[in-house]
Amino acid sequence: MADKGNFYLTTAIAYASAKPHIGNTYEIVLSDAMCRFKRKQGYNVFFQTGTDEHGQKIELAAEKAGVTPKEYVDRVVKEDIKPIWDLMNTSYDKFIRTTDDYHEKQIQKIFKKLYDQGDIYKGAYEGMYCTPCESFWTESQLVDGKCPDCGREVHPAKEEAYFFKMSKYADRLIEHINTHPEFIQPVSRKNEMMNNFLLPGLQDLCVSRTSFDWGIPVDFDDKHVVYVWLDALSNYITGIGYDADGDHGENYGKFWPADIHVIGKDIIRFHTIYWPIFLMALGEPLPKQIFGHPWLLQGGEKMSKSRGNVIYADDCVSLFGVDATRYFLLHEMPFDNDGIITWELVVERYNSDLANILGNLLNRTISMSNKYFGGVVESTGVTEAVDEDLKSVVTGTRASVEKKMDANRVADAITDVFALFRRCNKYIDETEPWVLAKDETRKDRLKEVLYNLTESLVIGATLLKPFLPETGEKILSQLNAAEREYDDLDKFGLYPSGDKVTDAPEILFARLDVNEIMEKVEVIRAAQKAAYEAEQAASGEVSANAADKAEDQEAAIDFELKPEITFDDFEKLQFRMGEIIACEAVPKSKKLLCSQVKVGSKVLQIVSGIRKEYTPEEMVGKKVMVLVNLKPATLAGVESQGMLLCAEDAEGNLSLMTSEKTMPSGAEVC
RNA sequence: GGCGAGAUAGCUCAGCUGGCUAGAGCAUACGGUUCAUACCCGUAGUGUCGAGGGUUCAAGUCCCCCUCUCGCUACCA
Repeated sequence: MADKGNFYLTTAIAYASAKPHIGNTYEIVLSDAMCRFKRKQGYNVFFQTGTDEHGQKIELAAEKAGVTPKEYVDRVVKEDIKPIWDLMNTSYDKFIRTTDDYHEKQIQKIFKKLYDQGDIYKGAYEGMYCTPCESFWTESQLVDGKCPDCGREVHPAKEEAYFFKMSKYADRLIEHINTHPEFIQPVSRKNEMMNNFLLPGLQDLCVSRTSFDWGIPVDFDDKHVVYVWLDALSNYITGIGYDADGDHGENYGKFWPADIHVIGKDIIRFHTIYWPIFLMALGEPLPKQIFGHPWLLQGGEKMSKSRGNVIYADDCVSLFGVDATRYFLLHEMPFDNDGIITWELVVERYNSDLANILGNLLNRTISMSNKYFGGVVESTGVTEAVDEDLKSVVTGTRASVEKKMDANRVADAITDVFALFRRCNKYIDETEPWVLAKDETRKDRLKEVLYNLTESLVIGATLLKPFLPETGEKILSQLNAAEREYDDLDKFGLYPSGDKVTDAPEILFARLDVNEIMEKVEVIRAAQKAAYEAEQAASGEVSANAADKAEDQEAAIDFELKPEITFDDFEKLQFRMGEIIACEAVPKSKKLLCSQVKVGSKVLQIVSGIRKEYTPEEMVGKKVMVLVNLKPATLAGVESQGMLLCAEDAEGNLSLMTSEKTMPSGAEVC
């Protein structure tokens, strides 16, 4: 087999704060199929995955759990992440953790190097910090004096921070993207990056933090820790032996630049803008391709632990097995749109594709060989015209699969493999072996038919292996055949004539009953819900009516005090209870609702950005807390004469403030 | 509001640079078959190819406009 050269693939590193659900698991399985296929083709593959383990969220979660951050991430990696990756039978070569010492050391050196060459500079801030976003902003970045990311208040923070001069490299990056159309995949994402970030002008990026400790310290200024993206993205080079002084490990020379970074579509921006610019600054070549895959969504409703409907890979595996789970993930995910997963859908795919088309095909083929010839498979050369089409489909599958894989269309590739199996089923129908069996003079023809089927299955199983490793192996084993070399997959007739298939064929995938599965699912859901409630109770945060939202607040929200105000200052603010008597959506906006609020005898028109949480119908009748003496402003062309007060969590979810006991409209809030 | 993508059979979608009676999978109905995990194979379908204009000998495929959906982004007192 010809050596086709080196191939380096990375997944995004998983944030080590919780157990990954099935959607997170998709990425590693997708990457695994790609890598296994490349290896089969003859590439020298290096497949890297790992975990991102720093940051304030983990620091807080660890505190809540009463352990150190390192103990916390050690546990998550050991108990929640690696077991899932291994359970899914993924063949990664390297699992990097951002707490690994070589990584931390290199991050410090990288930071220093970029600082020394002037790409990173120290800035000081006296008022532009957004706590929820953990972000500093320059004056020019603020929108109406608020955080451009979340729209919330920024406030004075007398902290210094380091910044990266993004703008210095922007032109080079634009040039690179324009001259390398394959760089950002799918291409629809390219325009979004260009139009929204690159062409309007890149802002400098803050690359250090002083507000928390759980990170890699800046070694020449230890108040600071390196901010997440410089730390996390660099794993792609530190994991293969990059050294900021140029004393690289062997793998670095072999595998960098990476052939592909497989990531979720939500972090495309960081991988196609910041990461390439960091690399330019380091003087290293850019990765060849960034592939932002879509999401796998739970059908209909949002995944929520409190509802017990989060689908985890291990539950899926316990119900269907590893390969069935892999099959579903790989097959059901389109190239450019989000995919949907429901238990019913998984069962349907399982029965129709795995049990019926594939499993039954193998079983009927082996059964016939046993029944008619004691398991011996022989080629007799008694061919007929129908054989030609079978052979051309079977020997042509490698090329079509390769073409799909080259375009990262894994779902289409696996569909092509199944087209081969479908063709085999059709061939059985065309040749009617059971009819041949009744005619003693046609025994040789029957042998040839079964030989053709067996040979087709060997080729099919070999092509299936990168996607479903165990199943491919099982098929080959039942056929008593060796895995076919990649270069031979377009040749027909290599199965040694006279070899014997197993006399005890095993069912690959037993058909499932939807109702039985759904009963088991109910048990899983109940357990998940119970575990969730127990966890909530244990952490003393149980809140019966807020169960749905509570999980989003995994930790209490940290904040910093604003400058002290006097009672006189407070007196200036006039809060009252108001009753919403009418409400409608603001036409020109996606997030705004316009409410008529009765406060005493007055009616104020107030515009609020809470359409995500409340429908106009829900709003009517609510008695809420209103700031009534705010200077009127026009929003999206509609005048707003006050402000409805809400509580807001770290994700920006809002909840209106209401009074604990019923109070009349106009009641003072003081 | 800005930029972009899309609207095709009940469902999920394919249809490249315009060309014969518009396709695949699943689901449905009917038929065939019995080697096999009641499987597999075949046939049938309905589709105003989102609405309306236009270019052309010819448009799902190009142009204009409208409606709706989605993504990114901005605004969100």
